[in-house]
Order: sequence, then C-alpha cells, then structure tokens
Amino acid sequence: MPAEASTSRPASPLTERQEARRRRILRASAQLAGRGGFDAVQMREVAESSQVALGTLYRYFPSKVHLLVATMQDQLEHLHGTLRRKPPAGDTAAQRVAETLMRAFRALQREPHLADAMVRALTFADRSVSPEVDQVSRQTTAIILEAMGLADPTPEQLSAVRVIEHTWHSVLITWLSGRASIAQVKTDIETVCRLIDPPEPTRRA
Amino acid sequence: MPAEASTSRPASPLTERQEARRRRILRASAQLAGRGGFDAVQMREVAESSQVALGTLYRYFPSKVHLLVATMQDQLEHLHGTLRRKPPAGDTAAQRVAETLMRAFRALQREPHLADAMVRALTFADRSVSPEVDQVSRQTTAIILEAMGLADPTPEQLSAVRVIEHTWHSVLITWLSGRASIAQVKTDIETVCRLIDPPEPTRRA
DNA sequence: ATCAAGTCTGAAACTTGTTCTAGATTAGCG
DNA sequence: CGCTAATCTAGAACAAGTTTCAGACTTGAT
Repeated sequence: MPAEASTSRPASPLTERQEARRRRILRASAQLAGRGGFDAVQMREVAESSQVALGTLYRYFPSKVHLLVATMQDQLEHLHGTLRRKPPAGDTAAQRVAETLMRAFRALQREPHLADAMVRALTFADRSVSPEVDQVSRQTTAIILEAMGLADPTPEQLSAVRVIEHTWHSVLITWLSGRASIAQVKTDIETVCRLIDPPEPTRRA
Repeated sequence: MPAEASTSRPASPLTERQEARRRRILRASAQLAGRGGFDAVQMREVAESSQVALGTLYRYFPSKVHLLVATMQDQLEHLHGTLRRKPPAGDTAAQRVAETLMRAFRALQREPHLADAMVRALTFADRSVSPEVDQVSRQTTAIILEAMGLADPTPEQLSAVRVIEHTWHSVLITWLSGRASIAQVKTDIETVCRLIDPPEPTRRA
C-alpha cells in the first residue's frame, strides 16, 4: 500500500517548514551522537541545537530511541546510495556480502560514537519502536540481498540473511563495547557469510 | 589466573551477612524483572524489596545494568547446571547445539519478562560493564562448546561459536520485541548451527 | 572491651528522559 | 481578509537512575 519515494509513511504530508525542522533535528542528533555516543544525545540539547521546543521534538520523535533509530534510517539510506554507486566486486555472493559489510564497518569505524548511539538504540528499542526498527531491518536486508545479487530468495536464504544481520548487529555491539577486536569482527563476518554459499558439494574456500 | 569455585572474583571475601544481602538483591531483581521486564526493575523498589538502602544497592551493583547482568550470570549458572544433568542427545554437534539453545529458549519463553530485562541489559551495557558481560559470554561459550563435545576448539570453530552467540542474542532481542515468530527463532538457530558441521564431506561428531 | 576503619541507613539532591500546560503562531479554508 | 484547528513555544512538573551526606552500626585488630 505505502511506498513513497523511499522510507517514510507520512500520514500527513508535512509542510516545508516541518520538513526543515525534521531535518534540523536529525542533523543535531547525528552531530551530538558523533561526539559522545548514546549518552551525549540529550533531548534538551537536541531541541536547543535544532531550534525547536522540547515538546515539538517529542511530537516529531516520541522518544530518544525513536529519534536515534530514525537517525539510523537516515544514515542507512546514505550508505545504500553509496553502495549502489560502487557495488562490491567479489566473485561469490558470500564474498560480496562480506565485502559490503566490511565496507559498512569501516564507515562506522570513522564515527564510532555515532555508531554506538545508533546501534545501542536499535537493540534497546522495545515494542513501541518495532515499526521503525523493522524498517531498518528491511533496508539492511535489501542491501544484503542486493550484494548477493538475488531477486527472490528462498526461505532458507532469507533465514541465512537474517542470521547475517543478527551477527552484524551483535558483533558491532561487541566491538563497540571493546570486547572484540577488529580482526575478530572481520573473521566473524566472514564466518557467517559462509552460510550463503552452496552447502552442497562443489565448493572450495 | 583466577577461577574460584565458579563465577565471581571477590576482591574481599564478603561476610555472611553481605553474601545474604547480595542474594536478596538478586532475588528481588529477578522477581521484579519477572513481572514487568527491564522497566519494572526500579532501583528504589529493588532496594526496598531486598531490605537494603539505596546506597547499599549501588555499592553492590554500580548500576541497573550491572545488576541485571549479574542477574543473568546467576540464571546462566542454573541453566548450565540443568544442562549438565540432562545433556542434549543429538547425533551431530550442530544438532546438540541447536537442541541446547532451543531448550534455553523454551526456558526463557516461560519467563519472557525476565528474559527481556536480562537480554536488554546485556546488549545495552557499555564499556563499564565489559568484564561482567564478558563473563556471561564465556559462560555461554562454555555451554555451547560442551554441547559440541569439544575440548579445545580451533580458531575457526571459536569464530563459529561466537557467531552462534551473536545470533542467539540478537534473535532473542528480535523475538522479545515481537518482530520474529517462534518459528523464525527456531529456523534461524538451526541455520546458524549449520556453521558447526563439516563444510567438507567426511566427518563425524 | 575498645577503638579505628569500613559498611549500612535514610533522606535529600541532582540528572536526564518524558509529560503537561497555557499562551503564541501558522496553515488551510471560506 | 478573517476564522478555526492544528502546531509550536517556553517553561514547569514528574519519574527513575544515580550521587551524596551525616549519622548509626559492624567488623577486625589490639
């Protein structure tokens, strides 16, 4: 039913000034997150920094987690755009997916605080944020399927993709909290990507 | 180097009354969590319910997340004990691990609110909780390796185990926030466990 | 038994997410 | 243009995690 240009489902179309406010808020959020991570995104500061009253901020984003998940949607779109311009070049689907994820990972490494804010929000989100989190998940799935070069996947492949996403989120968390090295992140991503390639005979590393 | 009876590293031995306090606190925490999940575990209530001053609660557990992660350690020990008594019976390592995780999952299904509190705390934990989270991770790894019947795993196997843990945590989160069905949980666990069994022909458990 | 050091208590204070309110502003419409 | 409903603003108020403090209680060593 929905499907606008891309992401949102604007119940009411949003005037120009409203669109501008929304954008200012998201920019402020990403900016603050880029400094101190999740904790540094304080609702009063976001409001002030985006020149909007606190109440208005809450009208646009009903909670801090909603705000950060929306910020993530925003960033994901950028990423998706970038990836479309330069698709991964590996030979096998597994390689391409691993390459894609590692590329995303390097992007996050440049902004670890922002990554922290977004990922923590994503996994901390409760049911009230499900639609938004789901949207992020769909977008991620799309990116992975694209890297695989797969139009309509089988249920098994979908499960593998979900497992890859699970691993992606969790390994990020683990890295962000300093419990995994970058090498481990790489290894684990490559490991999980093994699920993609044919489990049947005829295969080599 | 360390390794006491099991879990903790008591810098100072803890008197009997202190041990009792600690236990009361953990019981109260699990109890409240069992009702309303993460949000229902309110520090003032935990303090009151365990007959301890708020300041004391914070001396034992320096934050709500520390408290809940400790609660999880506690529960994991129970689980490990139970599993030791009735080890999984599958033919292959993958089957046994999947069976083990599904058994754990069914246990969590019986206490979804408690699961919510523990898992959310675990993934929300920041660096200040790393040691405790790591301890949980080690315990989980031990459980999985035991199910595999593996004494000293190769680095590849360790990576596979980590990926399984990642999937386990993330799929739980997804289920708890209502974005995945129980069937999906099962499927995804089985999918990730495929990483265990021989990618080559010729191998036994 | 006594003293010092460390621990516990109760209560208040502080922080930050979230909600509420009353009054301005704006948008859409006749 | 003039009206009405919706939106926005400033700011107070509330909730729950966390910190702080003065005083009472325990503990361990002498």
